[in-house]
Amino acid sequence: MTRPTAADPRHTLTLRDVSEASGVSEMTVSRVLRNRGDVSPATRERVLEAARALGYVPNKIAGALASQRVNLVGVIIPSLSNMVFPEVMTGISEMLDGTGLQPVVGVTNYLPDREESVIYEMLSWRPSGLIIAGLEHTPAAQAMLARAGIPIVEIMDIDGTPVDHAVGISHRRAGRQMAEAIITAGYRRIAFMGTQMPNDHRAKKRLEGFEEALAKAGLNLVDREYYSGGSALLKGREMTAAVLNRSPEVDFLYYSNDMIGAGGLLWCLDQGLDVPGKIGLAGFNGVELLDGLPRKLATMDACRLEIGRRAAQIIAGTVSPGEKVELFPTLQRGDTIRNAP
Amino acid sequence: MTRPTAADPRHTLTLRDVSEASGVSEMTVSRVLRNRGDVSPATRERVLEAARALGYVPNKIAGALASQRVNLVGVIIPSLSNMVFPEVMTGISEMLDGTGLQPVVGVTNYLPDREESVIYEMLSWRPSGLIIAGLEHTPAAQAMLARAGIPIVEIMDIDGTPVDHAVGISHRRAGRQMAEAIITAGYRRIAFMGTQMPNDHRAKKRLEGFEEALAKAGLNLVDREYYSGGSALLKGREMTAAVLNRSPEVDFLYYSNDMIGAGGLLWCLDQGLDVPGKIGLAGFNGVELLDGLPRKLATMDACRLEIGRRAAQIIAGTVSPGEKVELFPTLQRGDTIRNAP
DNA sequence: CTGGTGGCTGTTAGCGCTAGCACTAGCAGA
DNA sequence: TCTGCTAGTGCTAGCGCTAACAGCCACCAG
Repeated sequence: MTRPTAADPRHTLTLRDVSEASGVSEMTVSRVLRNRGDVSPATRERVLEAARALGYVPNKIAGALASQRVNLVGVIIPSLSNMVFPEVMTGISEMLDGTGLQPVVGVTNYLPDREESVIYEMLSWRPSGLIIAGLEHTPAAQAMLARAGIPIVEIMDIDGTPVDHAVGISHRRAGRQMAEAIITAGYRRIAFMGTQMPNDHRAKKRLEGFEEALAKAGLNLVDREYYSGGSALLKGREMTAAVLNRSPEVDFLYYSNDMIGAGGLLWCLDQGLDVPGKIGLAGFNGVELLDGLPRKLATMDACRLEIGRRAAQIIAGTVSPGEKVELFPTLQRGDTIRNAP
Repeated sequence: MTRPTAADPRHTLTLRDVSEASGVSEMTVSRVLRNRGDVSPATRERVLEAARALGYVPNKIAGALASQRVNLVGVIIPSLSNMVFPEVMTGISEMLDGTGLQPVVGVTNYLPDREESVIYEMLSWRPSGLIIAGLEHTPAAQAMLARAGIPIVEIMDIDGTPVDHAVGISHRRAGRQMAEAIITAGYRRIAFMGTQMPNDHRAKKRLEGFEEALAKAGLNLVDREYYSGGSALLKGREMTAAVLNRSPEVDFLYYSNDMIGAGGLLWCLDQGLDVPGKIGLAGFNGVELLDGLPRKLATMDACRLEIGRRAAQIIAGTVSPGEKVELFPTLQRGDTIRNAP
C-alpha cells in the first residue's frame, strides 16, 4: 500500500499510471502523447491503448512548467455583449486554429482597474502572447505589458503608441470621414448620440474626429445625448425622440454605434419622417446582424474580423509586421444619407 | 556568472529574485503575495515594495502544480455570436467575482468533435469545475466528464440525464407552452422557421414540444423553413416571405429564435399585414436587445442570467443543490399574439 | 531560571511533467 | 573483429512554486 494505484477511482492519473499499464517508461508515454520524437508504431499503439483505457488526461500544468511553453494566447476585451468583439474572436480563433495555440478570453467591462487585474492574472499563466483591445491602459498595466517578454498586440485602434504591436483602424479618421460624407451630402444641423462611457476611448476618438471635420467646415454639433445601459435599440429610439423634440431643426443624426442608430432609424420611420431627404442617419460598426432593417443604415465597417485575423497571425509568428498595422474601414452609405445636397 | 540576475532584462523573474531583493526567504515572499499565513507588517511591506519595483508577476503554473489547486472554471459554450451565451457568461462572472475563481471560455461552434477536444484541453489544465452547455456529448466526452473528479454543471437544458449537476429549463415544455398559448388564441394554421443545425439540441427539443402540443390539439405544422448562416434579421425576412408566399393560408409564424422572429415581424409590418389579428408571431429567448422594435415580439425568456448564476454557485460551493435545478421561463405575449380567438 | 506560548520565518520535499542527454540493440562497412 | 551509425528507449535533473513542518525569538507565568 505504498502508492494509490490506477484502480483506485479517486486517484488522479499521471504519466506513471500509463507507463505502468503499458510497460514503458514515462518518457516514452510522454513522447507518444505529444507526438514528439521517434517511437515505434507498436509501442505507440500500446501506449495509446493504455491511455485510452485508463481515461488519462495529461496535466498541462506540469507539462508547461517543465517545458516552459504554454499554448495559450490571452485575449483581453472590454465586453462580450455587443456585436463587435465576438467577431474579433472569430477572426482570432480562425487564424489560431491549427497552430496549436488556443485563445483565452478575459473581459474588463471597460474598467481600467479591472483591465489591470485581468492582465496580471493572464500574465501569471505565462501565455505565448497577448491580444488586448485599445491603446490606453493604466501605467502599471503598461509596465506589465512592456516587460512581459511575450508578443503583445493591441487591437482595434491605432491612434496612439503601442507597447509592442498594434492592429486596427484610425477611429479619429473614421469619424472625420463620416462627417465629410455628411457635409458633402448637404446636411448642416447635425446631432450626436452615444454611450456614456468615459473609458470607451475609441468612441471618443471617433467623435473627436467627427467634430474636427465639422469645425473645418465651420459647423458645430447642434445637439448631443448620451445613454448608458438598457436595450440599445430602445435607447436609440428614446434618445432620438428626445433630441428631435428638443432640437427640431436637426437634419442629421450621428450615432456612436449601429444598434442605437437602428433604434433611431426605426423611430424616424415610425414618425413618417423623410429619410434620408429631410433627415439623415449614420452609425458605426457595420453590424451585419442588422441587415434586415427596412432601410439600411449608413455605417462604417470596423474591420473586426480582419483585425482578429491579423493580430492572431502576429502572435502565431505567421507574419512579421511593422509596429502598427493600419486597416481602412469602408463607408457604407446605405439608404440613410442622401446623394446630392 | 552562475545565475542570470534580476538586472538582466531578458531573465524571467522568480520568487527567488524577489526574495533576494527583499532579504527574506522565498517562502515568506510567497506568503506575502498570496496573503496567507502570518507575516509581520514590516516584512510584508518590504516584500511588496521589492516585487513592485521588479515588476514581478507570480507564475501560477508553478503555484498550481505545487498546491494542486487551480482557480479556473472552464465554461464550454457553442457560440459567442448570438445573444444568449454572453448573458450566461455575465451571470457566471457575477457570481464568481469575489470567490477567487475565474471563468475560462471555450467555444465549440455546435460541433461535437470540437466539443470533445475543448473538454480535453480544458481538463488538462485541471480546473476547479466545468460548466458546459447542453446534455448531449460524445461518449468519449461523457466519459471524460464523468471521471474528471471536479464538479460539472451542464446548463441550459434539463431534458435528459446530467453527468453531475444540471441547471436549465425544459425546452420541450417551453415549446409545448408556446404552442398551447397560440392555439388558445385561436390560431390554427401554424408554420415554423428555424436554424438548420443538427446539433442545436435545445432548438430541436423546443420544436418537438411544440409539435407535440399541436398534435394533441389535432394540428400539424402547415409549413416549415430552415436556414443557416447570414444575418439573422435578413434571413427572418426572407424565410417569412418564402413561407407566406408558398402557404398564404398561414396564420401564425413560430421562430426558433428572436432575431429571425424580429426579421419576420419587420417584414410583416412592411407588408401591412394585420399583426396579431390576421397573423401572429413568436420567437424564443427574450432578447432584451430587441426591445426597441415597433411592436414587441412574443417570446419566452430562457432564464439565461439566472442559469449562469446558479451554475457558478454550484461550482463555487455556495449552494449544494439537487442533481437538477429546473428554472421556469415566462411567456411574454408581447404584441404579436392576439388575446381572444 | 525554567518552560511554555504565540508570532514570525526558514527548510525540506515534492507537485507531474519534459529537455537533454545516455544508453541499448541491431546492423553495415572497414 | 571492431567501429560507427540509427532508431528506439530510459535516466536524471530540474521547471517555480507551496504544504508541512521545524525552528527561532521575545515574552510571560510559575
